[in-house]
Amino acid sequence: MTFVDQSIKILKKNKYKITGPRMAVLNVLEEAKIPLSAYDIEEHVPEHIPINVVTIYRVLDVFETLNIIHKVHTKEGYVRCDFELQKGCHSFAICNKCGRADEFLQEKCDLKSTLPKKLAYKSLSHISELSGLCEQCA
Amino acid sequence: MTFVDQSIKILKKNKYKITGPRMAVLNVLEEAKIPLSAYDIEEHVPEHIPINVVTIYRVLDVFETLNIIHKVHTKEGYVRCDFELQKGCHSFAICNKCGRADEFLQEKCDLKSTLPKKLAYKSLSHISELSGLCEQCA
DNA sequence: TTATAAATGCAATAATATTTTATTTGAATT
DNA sequence: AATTCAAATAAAATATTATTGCATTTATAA
Ligand SMILES: [Mn+2]
Ligand SMILES: [Mn+2]
Ligand SMILES: [Zn+2]
Ligand SMILES: [Zn+2]
Repeated sequence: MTFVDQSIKILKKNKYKITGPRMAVLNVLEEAKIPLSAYDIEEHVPEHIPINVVTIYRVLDVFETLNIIHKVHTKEGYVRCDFELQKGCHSFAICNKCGRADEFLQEKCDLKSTLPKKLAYKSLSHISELSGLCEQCA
Repeated sequence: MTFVDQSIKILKKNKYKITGPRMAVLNVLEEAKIPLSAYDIEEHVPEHIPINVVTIYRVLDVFETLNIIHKVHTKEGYVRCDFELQKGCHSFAICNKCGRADEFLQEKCDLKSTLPKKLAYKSLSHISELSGLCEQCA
């Protein structure tokens, strides 16, 4: 099942409408090789589909909430989620040279289990992003 | 040894000059309870010490390189480092309500050791930030 | 004290993100 | 097929964060 089809399924399940802007953003992110900003996405949407950047931000918000996409904070950009399951912690390895962001799962993640208790923090979410050089760029 | 004194020592050891703007930023961050943006810092500097925000960005760059401060990506703000040693991984727990960012050390951190190898990534640095509610706000 | 690399100031601009209000539309219901 | 309305979008303004290039100043060492 493609990323777009999977995303449509999740949107419907959660009572979100399938709209032009949402489809446009999904199609752009399906193909993207590196994290894209809202403005990058605006540029990648076909010209015959006009789309407002504020709308893109709102679409991205919904997609993030549904874990269809993730924000890569190190790059201020957005990427599709490469994993269907919500098991484990979705983390990123980012190449400083070519810009790619590879998602990987952390099965046992300190941040989710032991650490919040030690810190007396009620954990809601967290981000783990590693920067370095990918195999091709190393 | 205070944060400011420690920072001066590190600056000198690395052949950076001790300047007005650098001292001003150090003094602001020494007192700050939550992550501050460059513009926040500008506002906190005493009025009789004029300081350009571009300079603040440049000062912050140097401080980050020297690990005197860290950027909290979840908040787009900067905080002083609370640990002297560069041992372990410096991570943050951030309160969504009051905004405080508590630094903690991860002694054995998956991101630094095993995972980059599995991913064929040459790891240079990484960020770990947990969001939630602190003890007071929970 | 003087020389000089380092640091800063200034002006312009870029990049990312949010708020508010008015209007449009997807899709469920009739 | 038409109706209905919450949900979604557009538009305009504004806010926030960050960078670049070039002229000038300054902290420190010699
Ligand atoms: Mn994911
Ligand atoms: Mn630290
Ligand atoms: Zn690469
Ligand atoms: Zn709190």
